[in-house]
Amino acid sequence: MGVKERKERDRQDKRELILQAAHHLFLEKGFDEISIRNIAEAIEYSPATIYLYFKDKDEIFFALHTEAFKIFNSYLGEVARVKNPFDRLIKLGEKYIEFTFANPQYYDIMFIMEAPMNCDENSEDWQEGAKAHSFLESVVDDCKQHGHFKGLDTKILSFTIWSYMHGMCSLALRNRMKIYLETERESIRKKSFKQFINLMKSL
Amino acid sequence: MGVKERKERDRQDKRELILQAAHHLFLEKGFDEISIRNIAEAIEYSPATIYLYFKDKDEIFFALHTEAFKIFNSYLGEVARVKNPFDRLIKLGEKYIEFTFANPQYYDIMFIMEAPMNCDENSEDWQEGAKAHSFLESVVDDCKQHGHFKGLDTKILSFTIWSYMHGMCSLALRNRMKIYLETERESIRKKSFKQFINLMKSL
DNA sequence: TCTTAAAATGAACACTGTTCATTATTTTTG
DNA sequence: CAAAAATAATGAACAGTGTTCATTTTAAGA
Repeated sequence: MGVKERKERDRQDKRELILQAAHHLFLEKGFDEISIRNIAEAIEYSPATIYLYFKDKDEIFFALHTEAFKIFNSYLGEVARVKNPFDRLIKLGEKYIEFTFANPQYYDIMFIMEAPMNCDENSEDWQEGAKAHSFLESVVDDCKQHGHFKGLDTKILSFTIWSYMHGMCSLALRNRMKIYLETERESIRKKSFKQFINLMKSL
Repeated sequence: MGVKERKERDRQDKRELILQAAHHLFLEKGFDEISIRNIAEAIEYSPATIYLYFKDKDEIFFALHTEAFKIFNSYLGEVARVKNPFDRLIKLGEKYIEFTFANPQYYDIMFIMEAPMNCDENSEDWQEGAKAHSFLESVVDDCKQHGHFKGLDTKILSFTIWSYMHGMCSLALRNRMKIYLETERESIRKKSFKQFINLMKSL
């Protein structure tokens, strides 16, 4: 009676196929090319078929969003190897920035877009996102254990740091640094980041 | 020969009419209701007519974006009245937050959406946005003159502050605080803000 | 082989932004 | 005032979008 199980496997495989097609389109041609019809064409199925495997487009975006987090987390491997906690925090920040500007599209689905968040939150695929976040908290906690951030709550400070990082990155990504001359934009970002690190160091 | 001038006035009036309709739809029904056809219907003109007054939809969004900044700037009046520079900075932050959560849609066009930024940057209507930003810089500068922020560059620190504020607000608006329990989300934000203020105070 | 259950689809619905040839209106000129 | 030129407005179309559903195709079990 392995039929039922095979069917379930086939179902998951097709889900994966759709997702891979979406991912490919996304990487090669960017966001606007991810339409249900485009995905359907890529896997040589009819558009309606997609709806047998995904509730709607947002659910596909949500799936892509967890893919993006996997890639993000792969950036963190290098960070984990840094021995000194505070240096590790700095490295984490640097890698965050590196990831952002190397994969602006991914950053978008992860932290800016509305679409993937319209999904049922019971979805267990929050794992990857949660992993990234708890990594930050653990680094901050390690810093505390090494005498930094006296009297500051780990959770709150982690959120504060994340907020700054996200703010800086998303303002740049979404072109809100137009108020500055084009030539100075990058330098402002970099100086601000250094300033923020020094600020953290003094705590 | 006042004909040419009247024509120009009529043109501006119609632009205004379109914008007002867009603004109304936006406020009453939200973002999704702003389609060219919806705007056209509201002012009882054909959709094609809109294109005689605006290059494309992004240009309408850009115009709405400056409207939003005007409202934002009206929030700053209260801030300017605070005598002590550092208290003024705090008030600015508080008003920023207040504005954000009272007008999430406006915040969106101002700082998150891509659409309005796809416009020719020669547009002189950057005024309102620039005003808000230079206000922040002036407050930071006043703080410096009162002994705060020793050795820190006004421009860079202003960007750092803005980054934090934007990060915190946009993570909340775009539902990225889902990793926290719903009951604690607001308190995390508030505590983080207080923490950030204390951080600034210690500089 | 026949029936039943599952999977895939074509066609449609109600939209979207945008363009352009055609029509209606207004202004200028003879 | 009437004809010509200039300006304004439009209907219709193009090429798309997400999504649904009755119908058909395919696969499984009796």
